[in-house]
Amino acid sequence: MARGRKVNSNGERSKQLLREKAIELFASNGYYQTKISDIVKAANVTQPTFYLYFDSKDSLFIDLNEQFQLNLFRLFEEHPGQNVAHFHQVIINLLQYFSENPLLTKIGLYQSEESYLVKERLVEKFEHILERQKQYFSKLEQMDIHIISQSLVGSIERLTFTLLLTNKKTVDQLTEELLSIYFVKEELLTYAR
Amino acid sequence: MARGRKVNSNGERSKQLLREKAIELFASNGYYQTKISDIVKAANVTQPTFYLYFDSKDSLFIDLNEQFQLNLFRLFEEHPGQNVAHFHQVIINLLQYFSENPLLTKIGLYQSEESYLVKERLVEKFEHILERQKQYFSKLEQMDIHIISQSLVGSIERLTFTLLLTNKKTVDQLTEELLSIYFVKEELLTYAR
Amino acid sequence: MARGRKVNSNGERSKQLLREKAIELFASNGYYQTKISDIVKAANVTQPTFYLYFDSKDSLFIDLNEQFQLNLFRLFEEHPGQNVAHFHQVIINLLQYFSENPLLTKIGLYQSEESYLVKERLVEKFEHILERQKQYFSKLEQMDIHIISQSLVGSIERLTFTLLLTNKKTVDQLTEELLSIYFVKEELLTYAR
Amino acid sequence: MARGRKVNSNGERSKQLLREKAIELFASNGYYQTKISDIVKAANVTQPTFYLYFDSKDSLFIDLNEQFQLNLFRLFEEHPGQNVAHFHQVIINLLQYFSENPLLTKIGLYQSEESYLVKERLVEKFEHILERQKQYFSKLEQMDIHIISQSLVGSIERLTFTLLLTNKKTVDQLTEELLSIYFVKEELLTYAR
DNA sequence: TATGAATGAGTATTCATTCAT
DNA sequence: CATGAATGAATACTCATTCAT
Repeated sequence: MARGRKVNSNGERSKQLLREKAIELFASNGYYQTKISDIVKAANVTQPTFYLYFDSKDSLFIDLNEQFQLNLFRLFEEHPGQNVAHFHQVIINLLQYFSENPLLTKIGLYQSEESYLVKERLVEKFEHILERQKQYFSKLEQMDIHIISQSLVGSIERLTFTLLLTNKKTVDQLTEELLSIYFVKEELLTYAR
Repeated sequence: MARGRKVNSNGERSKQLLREKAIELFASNGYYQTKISDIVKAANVTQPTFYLYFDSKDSLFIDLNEQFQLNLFRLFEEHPGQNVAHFHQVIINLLQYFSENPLLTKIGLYQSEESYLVKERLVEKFEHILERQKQYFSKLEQMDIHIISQSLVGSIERLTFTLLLTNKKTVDQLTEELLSIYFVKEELLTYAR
Repeated sequence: MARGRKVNSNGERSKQLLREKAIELFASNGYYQTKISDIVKAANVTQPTFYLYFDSKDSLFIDLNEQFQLNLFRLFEEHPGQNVAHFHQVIINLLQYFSENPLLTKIGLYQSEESYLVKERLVEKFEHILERQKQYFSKLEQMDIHIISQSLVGSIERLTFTLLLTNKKTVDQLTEELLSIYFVKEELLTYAR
Repeated sequence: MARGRKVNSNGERSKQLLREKAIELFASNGYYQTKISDIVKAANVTQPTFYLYFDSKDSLFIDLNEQFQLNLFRLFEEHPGQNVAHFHQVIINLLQYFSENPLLTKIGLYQSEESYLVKERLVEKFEHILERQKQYFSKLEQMDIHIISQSLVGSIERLTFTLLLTNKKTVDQLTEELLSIYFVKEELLTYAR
């Protein structure tokens, strides 16, 4: 009945491990079907250890989501040049981010109950971008920018989960396709440079 | 409350009521956060009454999903003319169906764990349709039909939840927008008649 | 939703049918694993019908046991001649009774929680008989009649369930064996006539 | 009562306590009338604690039965000398075992639904023993060994429950009686030395 | 830092029994 | 005589969380 600190144990490592295992399990099984007992089993520690580093199951989940959102929306802040290239670049950055954080993306964009807020914010971001670029695309003028943005977010979400995170398509391939769906290609080519 | 039969009680009515309340609760709170106790409270009966009509919480949920899917895929069987109008009509029928069954749609297309299978099947349906109509659209020839279908399903899902089920847009408005996003409008108008 | 009396239905018949099905089910599955719902299903009536004829599950079970016991102990009252033949005859009657009422025997001698009382009474009966016949058997004189009676009842119970009710042996065969176990055969033969 | 670990608590002790209380309750009330809530109340712990140590009510019951059977049939393996003394010794060992484990015996030989299997195996064991000892007893030659074994097991069961476990007779007394019932005493005495 | 041990509060499900028709 | 419909009271089992060491 040995108790107390494991030899070779290390707080940060345990916390990180728990976090990783939690991400894996939340991503593949969802919030409700992931038990604390599953997480600690995967991390090879006991349940009280979990509470040493996280306040609760819920707070950990919220943490993960915040991390996902923070990094996600940072992508929209970094580009000063507000032209067509911006839009192109944003898509690439987005897909790149999803591709590099597949599990967190699954959680933050799909499993979480507040993922719908994330997507609402994404829609707003795209609205701003499209609004500014209206001038370049005859197509946009005739259409409701809000609807286009919503549709675009739907497309991105779906392509991400079915083709990007499954490694069936690359970031570049999907970006290309998205642009050709949402914009007349020739125009795009013209202005994108 | 005394035991036994209620005055004026009727089995079919009780079952229907339970079903409706279950749909409402599953749609707004999700599977795991909807308790049998919530459902029966909403229907003003006791827990054993639930089991009089349904085998389990799970089997009821599965039932609802099957009903949703059955009616959904029936929409794809009814149109003999395989031209552009078909595509147009399918989108209208789909949105119409979602619009008429908002809660079941939320369950079957979003809450359910097998909603991803439904969407996969939708993608396949669209692939078939687009494949047949390839000839009419120069745009289609250059693009991957699978990706377009995926994107389309993503768009439909998102527009449905954010604009259709919230009554912000009509079926016709969204159909129009979807067509103009996924097809060059002029071509469409030409061939659609 | 037809309700009320079935055509061709008959109270006595329903009651008898319920009783029979209950006996079958109690005998094979035991009291706790036999549900009222099982009984009525087997009898092809509804649950309230059960309560039309019996007060409760428990009271029916008690009834069955009382019937079993009544007929059982009647077997001990009918024989005026108090000699060795009496003993022989009692065994035969007992086994005969068990053999003719296999299901009720299973219930009353095995499933019931008060079966131990039945067996206690059987032991007493045998004690009386053996007490009176002590004189004829040298073997008996040296032994504790109570223990012999207990042992005899144990033997009878076991042989009944494993060999009589399974039709592997006849009443006569088992009687013969029991007598030869519990009495020296030659003596028996001598006095039994 | 506060949550978490009790002062001075010890897992093995709790488990053992639950086991003991379960044995007591199963033995006196039977499987179906023993509720988990009864067991934990008797052990002064809460329900989740029960599941900390046992998988389910059923699995605990099965465990107890297996323990009973394991120790029981071990009694038959230990005697190399295959003569009359063996038989004598087996009876003594058996009764000794029952006498030392009265509650477990009640469960394993009476309450359990698979107790009939245990008794079947006991019958087989006795058949083997008697088969080998046939030569010594003229009585055995004329009789069906299977029936004798069945009868013997019935006798043992009954004497155990009514006289041994109630402390009315000792192991030795009952062994003596059983031998004198099932064998002609003089012969026995002759060969047993 | 970490564990062994325990629990409060649910949570789905079952069953005998009863009332209204 | 019989049924359709309903319920009170359990009952086994689960899970996030916490205390003592």
